[in-house]
Amino acid sequence: MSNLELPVLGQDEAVACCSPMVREPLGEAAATDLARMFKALSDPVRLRLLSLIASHEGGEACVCDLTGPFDVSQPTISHHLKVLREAGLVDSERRGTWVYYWVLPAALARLSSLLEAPTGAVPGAGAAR
Amino acid sequence: MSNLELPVLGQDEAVACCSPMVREPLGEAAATDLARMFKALSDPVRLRLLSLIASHEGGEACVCDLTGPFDVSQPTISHHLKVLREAGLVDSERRGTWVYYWVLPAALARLSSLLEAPTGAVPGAGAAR
DNA sequence: CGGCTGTATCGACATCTGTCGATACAGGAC
DNA sequence: GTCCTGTATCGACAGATGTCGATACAGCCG
Repeated sequence: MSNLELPVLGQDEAVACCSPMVREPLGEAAATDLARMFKALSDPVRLRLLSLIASHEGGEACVCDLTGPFDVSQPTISHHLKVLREAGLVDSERRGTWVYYWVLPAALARLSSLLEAPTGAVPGAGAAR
Repeated sequence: MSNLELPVLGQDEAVACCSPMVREPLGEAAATDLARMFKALSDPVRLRLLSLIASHEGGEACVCDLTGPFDVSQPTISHHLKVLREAGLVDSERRGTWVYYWVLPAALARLSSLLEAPTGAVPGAGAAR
């Protein structure tokens, strides 16, 4: 599975935090790890769940606040929340009857900085070709 | 492609460019549109392809530069490139024998800013509860 | 205690996704 | 023109994913 030599990029740092993927090629391990997070974001319901949680009063939301706005069943919401949690994007805690979820900002920040485009170096649009 | 018609949902601007999803809930249409982009990023091969293209000399890469580093077949690479293109993350052009791909920085920037976390407002750990 | 409500898990199902080999298409070389 | 190389499309397949209803678990209330 390991391809040829990729001297660049020890995947550790790319995984770690902040080198944009537009600067140097992602390694296999880093790509696998990041793909798992992006996959968690690749569903409209999960995207809206995450947004609802993050923008909720106090930065956290009870599951009871999350089932209302969607057309899908309660087990489906629960499943999506589990996917988000296992991707490391949110965490949760039971408090008495209710379970609360909140976003882990570091995870979002990691993905955000990874996607940062080089401000000036526009390729196809500009000089290229 | 751009966005489809927005039936309901308040935030056209969320689709447009830059309001982080942690500030206000995403609408259905915005979430569907964004999920399509994140889905394109949810595969390790595509993530590495995108990274390879973006970090390549001149900001663009020939397909012939992209088939080498992977263990998958050429049709599979072609398929992944198509997915990235249809998600609006890259564009391509044929120049004689070869086909070149480059990243569309605006698309990455849109996703990046969407994921930006509010730097200070940490939820579960802080004042909540 | 028993009953009630909120949440998670289970099992099943249809659909989507990644992959391949075979093949078609585009363009340069001869 | 014919051949060759680079890329895309096609058809098929196994496995993953989103969804549901049924059910189990957790904790409050009376």
